[in-house]
Amino acid sequence: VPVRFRERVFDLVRRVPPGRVVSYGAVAAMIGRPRAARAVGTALARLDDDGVPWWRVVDRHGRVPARPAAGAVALQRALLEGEGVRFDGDGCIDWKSFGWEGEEATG
DNA sequence: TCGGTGACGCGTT
DNA sequence: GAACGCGCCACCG
Repeated sequence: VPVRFRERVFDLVRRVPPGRVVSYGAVAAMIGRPRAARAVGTALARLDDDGVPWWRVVDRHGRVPARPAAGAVALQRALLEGEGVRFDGDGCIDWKSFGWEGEEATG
């Protein structure tokens, strides 16, 4: 069935546990569209579901992406810090410490 | 259906 | 390492 791309994105992001982050490209790859990173951003931009932790999605460098809404960047960062996510001097998040691989890897 | 847009990502310089 | 240009895909009018 033609499940909307958006729903795939939202459903996946909903599975990202607190204190963990994932990149747009990773989300796209996980839903079978490795080249649709930009579309993931579009989907989240049109997000209308309050149950989606959109703030756990960052760019490939582990940084909070710039957005039209000025205060959104600070908000996202604040939300992540509230979950225990730490940022380095460049505002980057360490993937090895906070990156989500899709499923709790055994090792 | 066609054309423009945007919360991205990669290669090149 | 940073900046610029291009491609990619789904959403919208």
